[in-house]
Amino acid sequence: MPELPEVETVRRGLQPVMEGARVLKVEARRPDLRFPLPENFAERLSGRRIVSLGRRAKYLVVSFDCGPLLICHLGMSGSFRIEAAEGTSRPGAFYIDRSRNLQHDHVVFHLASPGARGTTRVVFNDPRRFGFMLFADDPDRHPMLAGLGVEPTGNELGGPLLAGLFRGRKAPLKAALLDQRLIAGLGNIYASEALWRAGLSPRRQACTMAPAAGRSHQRASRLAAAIRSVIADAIEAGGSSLRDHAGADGRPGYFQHSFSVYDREGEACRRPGCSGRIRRIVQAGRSTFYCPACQR
DNA sequence: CCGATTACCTGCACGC
DNA sequence: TGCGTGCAGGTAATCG
Repeated sequence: MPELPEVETVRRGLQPVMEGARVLKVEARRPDLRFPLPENFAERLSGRRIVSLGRRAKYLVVSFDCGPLLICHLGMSGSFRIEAAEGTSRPGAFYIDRSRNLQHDHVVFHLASPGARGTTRVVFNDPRRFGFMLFADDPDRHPMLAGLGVEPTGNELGGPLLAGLFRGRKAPLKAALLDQRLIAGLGNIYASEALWRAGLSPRRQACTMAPAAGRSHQRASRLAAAIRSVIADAIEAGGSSLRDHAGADGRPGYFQHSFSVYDREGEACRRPGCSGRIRRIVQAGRSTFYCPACQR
């Protein structure tokens, strides 16, 4: 579920109840997620005021009026939902139904949110427990964040930069796109989608994005543009909803309806004029979907 | 350093 | 209905 667009959708949904809120209490209902929660996790958060809710790659970054930042990762199955204070009209559940299964509610933040009477609860639910939370004084120097590559949002990622990142890389393009040290935030779905948009085979070596001597960065530019556009479109649509992902208003994201290749094995390629069928292969242990006819 | 594989954990879809 | 199998959007550790 959560690649960069889904994490950004979650961030936007949580922002109105979290920014400016006072942390009244935190419940850690188990001592560990993927990693042990930090020492005295709940106590260290209580009483602090949340200043901002940001995002870096697939990480949520919570900053406070004092003390270290809180870094949250949703893993594969993590979700947040908001339980509104009585008598207020807060956004509904972030993730529908399944995260209502209280069994996997691992961390509960009790907040005094701006403009809300009573307590607003922000609940982290994660059945597979691949998610994690940690503290960082300086995120740029934290080992988990320091090595992250360029954000695919904004205008930074262009052809020359991408070609430089992929120079000398013999790994297949798909694997290179998943490497968070190069480009940070792409996951298995959007890597396949971006390659389809660019008309490039996931099996091609990443270093072939470099232009021949004296030539333009046409190929790399096309891939960079495809990455930026697929991420932007997915954020715009409120993320995808392969399982039960939902946006800030509690309704599912709709980008799944726009998948061109992901989870479409055997179906017709959607590129106008292409008569190929979508194929599924396994690269680095993970599914890749592509059209062998129009992706070279 | 690079690239590939495995582990982590639960839930679900599928075939028998 | 139940059981075994494989697969799932994540990262990190390990091994050539």
